Amino acid sequence: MSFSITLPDGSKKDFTDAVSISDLAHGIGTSLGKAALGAKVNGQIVALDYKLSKNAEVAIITDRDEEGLAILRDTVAFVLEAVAKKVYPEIHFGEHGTDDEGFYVDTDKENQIKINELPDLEKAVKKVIKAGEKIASCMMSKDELADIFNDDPYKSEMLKAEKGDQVQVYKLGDFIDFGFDALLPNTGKIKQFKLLSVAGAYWKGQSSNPMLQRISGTAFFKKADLDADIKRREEIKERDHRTIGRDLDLFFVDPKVGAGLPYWMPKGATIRRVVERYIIDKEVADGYQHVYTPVLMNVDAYKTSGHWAHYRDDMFPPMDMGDGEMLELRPMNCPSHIQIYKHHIRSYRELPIRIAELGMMHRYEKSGALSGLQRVREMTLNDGHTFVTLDQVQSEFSKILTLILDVYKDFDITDYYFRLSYRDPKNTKKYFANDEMWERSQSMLKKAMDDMGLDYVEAEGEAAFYGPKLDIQTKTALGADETMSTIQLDFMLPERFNLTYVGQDGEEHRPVMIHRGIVGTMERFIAYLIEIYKGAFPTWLAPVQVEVIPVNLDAHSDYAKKVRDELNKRGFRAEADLRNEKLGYKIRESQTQKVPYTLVLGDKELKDKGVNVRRYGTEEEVAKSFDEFISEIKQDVKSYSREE
RNA sequence: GCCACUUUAGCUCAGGAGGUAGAGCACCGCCGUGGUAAGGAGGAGGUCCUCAGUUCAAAUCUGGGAAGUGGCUCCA
Repeated sequence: MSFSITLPDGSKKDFTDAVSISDLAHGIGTSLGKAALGAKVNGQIVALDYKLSKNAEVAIITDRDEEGLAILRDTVAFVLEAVAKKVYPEIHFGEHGTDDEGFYVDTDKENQIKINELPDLEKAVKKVIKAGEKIASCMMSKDELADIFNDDPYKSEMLKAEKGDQVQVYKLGDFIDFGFDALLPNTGKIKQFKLLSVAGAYWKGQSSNPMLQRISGTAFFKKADLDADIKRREEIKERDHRTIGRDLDLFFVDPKVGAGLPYWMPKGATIRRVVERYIIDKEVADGYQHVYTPVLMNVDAYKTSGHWAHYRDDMFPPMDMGDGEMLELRPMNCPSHIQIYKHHIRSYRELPIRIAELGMMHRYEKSGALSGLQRVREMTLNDGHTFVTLDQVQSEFSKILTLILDVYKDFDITDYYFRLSYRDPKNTKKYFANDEMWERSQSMLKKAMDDMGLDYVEAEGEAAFYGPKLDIQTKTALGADETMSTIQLDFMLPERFNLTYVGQDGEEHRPVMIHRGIVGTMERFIAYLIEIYKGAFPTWLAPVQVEVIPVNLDAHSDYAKKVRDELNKRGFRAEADLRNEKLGYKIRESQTQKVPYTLVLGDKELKDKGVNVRRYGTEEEVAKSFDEFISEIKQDVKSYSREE
């Protein structure tokens, strides 16, 4: 027997006998041998004791590789299981796994694990780590394992899902488990770990299944990395829009007056107003006609649209008006805009017709889903519907996408990706039944993206029930994926509402409807802006753009008021801090409130008719004439958030 | 909606072996008149989330409910 191993640098090593990953690594170099944690063999992750016996491409994994971290985290998860089994003999385990954040183990036992039991579990794991116990691996037959796990419903089910007849298992003392790619050979190799939380998670991720307890934690090779990660988690909290929203007095949600119903304080309202005016101007310039339509609508419209059948549980219950009329708080604006379209007979000459509105709508989101401004029960959507002929779909699509990307530049939004959201072919029940329509519209979307040369991911099961869509996905401070913008093709509603236009041939034709949102809902968008700017809004959006501070109240208040008034007269948002406090106190507050410009006015400025400017985030003081300052801030506002 | 945790002053939080509570910041007036991140001493402020139960007595113990947080599920 002879075979050769190809290493990442292209070099080859020949062997006549089977060789373990560990020996291979030692053979390459002593330090690599020590650092080796596992290997990738033809792309598959294996443990150190894996025996190579045929030609293969092998890359040794060390703590510098992402896969190394996954091996470490899997090992901690495994040791945690072994320890938990000792502490709670009746415990069962569900799924376990690792991700960017760390690792998790799903558990099930009579009495749920409480958060205050975590420190004891952590201590017990540390003890095992210190003892440096051996983690053994071997192959076992499914039958043998089925006997071992016969009283464990979760493991039995997972075992069935394993491929092949032989399953790789790991052992620590009496404890045995499977489903790991590779583990470290000894508990002593675990360096830094921390248990973070216990939370609920449905077995196999389905809400109809029992709920298990998920213990989450994280692990690193170096203490500095763990410390940095803990610090990162704290910083994320500081960037959370709810924290900043409170500190800067932007908005609040008071459960006593209504969960999920936000109140916009003057400063938050200012930001929102600037965004609303901006987006309306932008859309009007792009050919949209802005309208106002009522938040109440006869429930029949939602029965026609199909929303009632699909989403009734997430809608507010209809109001019975007593005379047979049932009014519904609208959960979306499409049927309203359809009414606008239907109000006249439409000619092909008019198309595309673009209707837009900042439409307020209500959705009865489940209480557990509500979160600050990110998930609410009343929201205002930057909504728009364009009605086009079949021939116009692609050009309209790219026109909308161009607008979106232009808007992103103005807000300096750079961290996003495109997702083509298709229906789930296995679950067609949820979707409008018309295979040909789905095939056609999905390929139209794909072609439009390809023609524009844009990268995207394709996701089945993410479509709207009436059609496929392009979603533009961003991330919140806490790392959750969320849809910022969307373009949706809809062949269904025009059918349901019998929308028509008169063509050149004098006959009636069916238009295609495109639903689109540029910045999504005001609530979610402003939550997003708070997080990307960390509360330090660029000047054009800042609720207070200029804070004017007199050095001495008696001597300089009049001048401060005059400067403030002059700024306000020119359309800037300026405030004068005339409270009876020390200068340092006011400067501090101006900084913690993240005001872009702080002007200090004293004897010098009064004499020169000038201002002393401190830009947020700097410690420089710059003396300027009033006119110089005006042209600086004017330029600043005009540039939006663009980095130029 | 499900699992865990939490809910005390406007905010952030202490405390409470059952006898109706405290700090810092914020707020109000007083003294201080200051040049770039907190001047000083004081005052006011509470349905201890809510509804029941146990008790002479409940903010504290028990149970139901609501909301918040972290997850899970969902998100037109």
